[in-house]
Amino acid sequence: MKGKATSFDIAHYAGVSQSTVSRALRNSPLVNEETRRRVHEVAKQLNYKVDKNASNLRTQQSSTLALLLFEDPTSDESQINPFFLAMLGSITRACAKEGYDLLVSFQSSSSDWQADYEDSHRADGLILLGYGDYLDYQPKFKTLIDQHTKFVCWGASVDNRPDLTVSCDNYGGGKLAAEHLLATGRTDCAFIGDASDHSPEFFARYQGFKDAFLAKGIKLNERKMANAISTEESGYHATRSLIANNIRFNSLFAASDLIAIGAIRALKEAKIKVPDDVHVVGFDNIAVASFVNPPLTTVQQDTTLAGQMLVDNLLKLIRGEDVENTLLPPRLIIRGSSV
Amino acid sequence: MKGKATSFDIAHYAGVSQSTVSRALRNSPLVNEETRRRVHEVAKQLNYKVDKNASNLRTQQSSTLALLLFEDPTSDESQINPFFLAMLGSITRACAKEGYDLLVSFQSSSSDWQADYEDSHRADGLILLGYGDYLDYQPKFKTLIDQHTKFVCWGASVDNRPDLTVSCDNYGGGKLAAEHLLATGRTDCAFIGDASDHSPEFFARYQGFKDAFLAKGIKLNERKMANAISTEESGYHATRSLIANNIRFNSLFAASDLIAIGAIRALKEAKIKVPDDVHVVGFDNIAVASFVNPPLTTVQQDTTLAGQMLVDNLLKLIRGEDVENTLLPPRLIIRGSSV
DNA sequence: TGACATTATGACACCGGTGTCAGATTGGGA
DNA sequence: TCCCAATCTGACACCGGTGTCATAATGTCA
Repeated sequence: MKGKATSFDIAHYAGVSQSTVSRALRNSPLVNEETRRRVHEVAKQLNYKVDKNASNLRTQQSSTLALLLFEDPTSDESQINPFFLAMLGSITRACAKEGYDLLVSFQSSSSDWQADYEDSHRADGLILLGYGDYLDYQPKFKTLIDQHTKFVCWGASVDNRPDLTVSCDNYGGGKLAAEHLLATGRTDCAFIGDASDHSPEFFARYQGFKDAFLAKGIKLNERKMANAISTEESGYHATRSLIANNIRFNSLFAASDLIAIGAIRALKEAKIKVPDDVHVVGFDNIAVASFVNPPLTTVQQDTTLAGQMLVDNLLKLIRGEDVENTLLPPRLIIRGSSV
Repeated sequence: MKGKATSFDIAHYAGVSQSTVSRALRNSPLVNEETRRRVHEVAKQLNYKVDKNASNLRTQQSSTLALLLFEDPTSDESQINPFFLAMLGSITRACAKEGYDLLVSFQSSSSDWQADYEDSHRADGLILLGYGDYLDYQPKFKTLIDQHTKFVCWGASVDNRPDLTVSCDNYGGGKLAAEHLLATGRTDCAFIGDASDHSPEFFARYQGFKDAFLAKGIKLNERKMANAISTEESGYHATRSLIANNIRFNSLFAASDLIAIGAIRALKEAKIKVPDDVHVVGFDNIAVASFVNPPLTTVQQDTTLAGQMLVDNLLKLIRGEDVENTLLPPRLIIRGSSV
């Protein structure tokens, strides 16, 4: 036998027609139990596998989803945000569970999307994964929707955004962080992140945080805020600049764990003790969080559930079922950085 | 226009035959410059994308590679080894650079491989990625080779292994670690990992390490070794058991960074200071390594280059070119854990 | 002007499955 | 014995491209 076996080969050896082979292999009720067994038998012997290209071409679907990862444009090539990697893991698993394959692709710039996965019938739908700043992509979204492309996004569901999203309750998560710091009596709090609406997720976290303080009659000091994107470096520099400006605080809320880790480095460098002098709370609960010194208190996003929901919602969308934006509950993980 | 445009639609609007459209879009020199432009024009207007399924079916190739990630069976579902995630990132990028798509799949058990990606024409080749213990898979490898499946493996190239591998020079890396510890005068060394040949990569690291000590006339004490798989937990417990058995040492080489991080936790817990009392060296240089306290001295594997080489070699294999096993040079990164 | 090479195009089979339809076979009831 | 439904199977068109072959149109040179 040279080359790969086709359904005609099976048909030949099983003594039936090719049509019957096709039906038998997909366990159609139309085919006799006995023939079905024989066909399966032969198929196994010849190590036959259905040619997905032929099958997809005929059925016009691919049993494949595509994951587009939008990287923080400023982040280092080699360092991918661990939070997304965790998401990738859970998405992969969720896909496998549903019998779908997953195509992965990194999108480095907003200009050259490879979103033609769906157009070219490579994938039945898209999952878009990126931190915050989706705004640049709005026009692209319009195009996707105009073309009836099926896709779901991870991240804050901004008002008027026409797409389907799955996200963590960032606002509620910010509140959790605030309430924890309030409970430990550390009310003089700094915030490192991005409180502009440029980064909707960070913004929501900040809002929830701020509101929880307000509910206790405490107004956050605007001067005790510094902008950072989600990298260790950025968190380090932002915190350093606060310290350099002689700004004092006894607690710090970082919009992401990476930022928090950078902040802790800056604090240590300035001989400010964590948690004795400053309590630190992060967001995400990436794997590293429990290894840093001191272990980082953080707001966990359930990546396993998130991946599952992204896939589930996308599949519903593909099947034409009703789907709504999904908000996942965050959970506070208390560790050594806030005693 | 209902549904997606096909090449026949383009043909209709451009006033040429479908054959010509196909040629024009692939920039065949056979088609007149003027017609080529017109066809491209119409295609763009109709937002036409070649149907990959049809194209792949006809050409019998997919411009797609599949990445099979073999997880440490004992490791936690949600925590994927960060080293592999880094590899995944670089492999994805390397694929994109070569114009290939990447299918990602996690293999949880040795029994139910989804290696039929190639059989089913979903992928032109496979990349297998896993820590060490490939031995269980040997029979599967035979099958793959018998079927002429194109694949490359990451990891130690064991003798008599018939497959193509790309790996780090683990032996050389172990030597680097040893020489560093010798240079700092810490010759009473413990090893945490797996020095059996069950885990070929760890084994090679240990061999290199041991030989470097032997070269200085120092024989490692077998009692100062503990087995561990590549997780923080495992490293922690292995180290704890050494300490509990009252085994003393002034330096420690861990077969991976995760193990090293767990080891440091165990040491700290026993009030043993790193690096004052014990110097610690890890292996991999995962992203976390620089964040832990103290920052971890480690042997770096160049994941960017590794990903590129895996993809390059696989593509060569697919094109039928000559390829040889590739060994990548490791690099010592000195940080605070060994002063 | 005729012979022939060059260039550009269309017709058509083909990749390997899936879905539809028609036909063969069997069994049961009248 | 005849009719009809139920069950099973095969023939065939089709999905949307790609590659081959034939042919038309144009140009070149003797």
